[in-house]
Amino acid sequence: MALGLTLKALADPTRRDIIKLLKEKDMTAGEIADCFTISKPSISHHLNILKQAGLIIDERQGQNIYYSLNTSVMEELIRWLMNVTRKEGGSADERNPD
Amino acid sequence: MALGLTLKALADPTRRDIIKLLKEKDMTAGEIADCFTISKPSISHHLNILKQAGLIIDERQGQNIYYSLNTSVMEELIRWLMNVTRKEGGSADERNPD
DNA sequence: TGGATATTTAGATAGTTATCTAACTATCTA
DNA sequence: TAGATAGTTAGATAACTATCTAAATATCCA
Repeated sequence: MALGLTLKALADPTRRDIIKLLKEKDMTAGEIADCFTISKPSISHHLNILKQAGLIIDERQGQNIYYSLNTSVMEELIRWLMNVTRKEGGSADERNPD
Repeated sequence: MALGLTLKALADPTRRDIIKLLKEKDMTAGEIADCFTISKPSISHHLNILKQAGLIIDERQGQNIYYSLNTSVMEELIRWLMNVTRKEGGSADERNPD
């Protein structure tokens, strides 16, 4: 999964707020939209970007589409950050995973 | 330090490449620019964004300006990500640091 | 002081993105 | 099947961003 997509997705404050909501519980697109003042289509746009980045998963249940967090992509980002942050001295395997 | 600035700064591939270079060793603006095909002013622009985000530190030494990594901001981002990633069950202190 | 080197700042431009309204698609239910 | 509800897609626009060239600033050295 491309790191750039993940970071771009997380760079927007509305999308980070959506992620914070989904950390608490899965929600439908409409429930998510109700938490914001911007329009439903704008929220749909943000959900799509989060989905493309692999940060969330969607699943239709009847009329509703439920969104939930997919933390594995964030874990990947954490690994990248830890690698950049880490001081010298690791094994060859630990270096340059990117 | 604002999470948004950090994430926006990291969302650009050129800036991530600069960070990877600086992980290896401190470099001058010119040395950094020599590693890319884009113009020096563009690199200067990227360095400024990284600096504003607190991801790098600059220090003039004579004619040169040396840039170095500041990992503390990245550690802050790691903490945010780990919090979002973490499943329920932590102490009240661990929840919602944002 | 004047020229050379290193870097940034200014101003312009092309491409990207967040937002909106209007229209469309999908699903349920009576 | 028709109407209602949930959500997305289309198209337009304003704001933002990455890039460039040209000009300005800062420092060193002869």
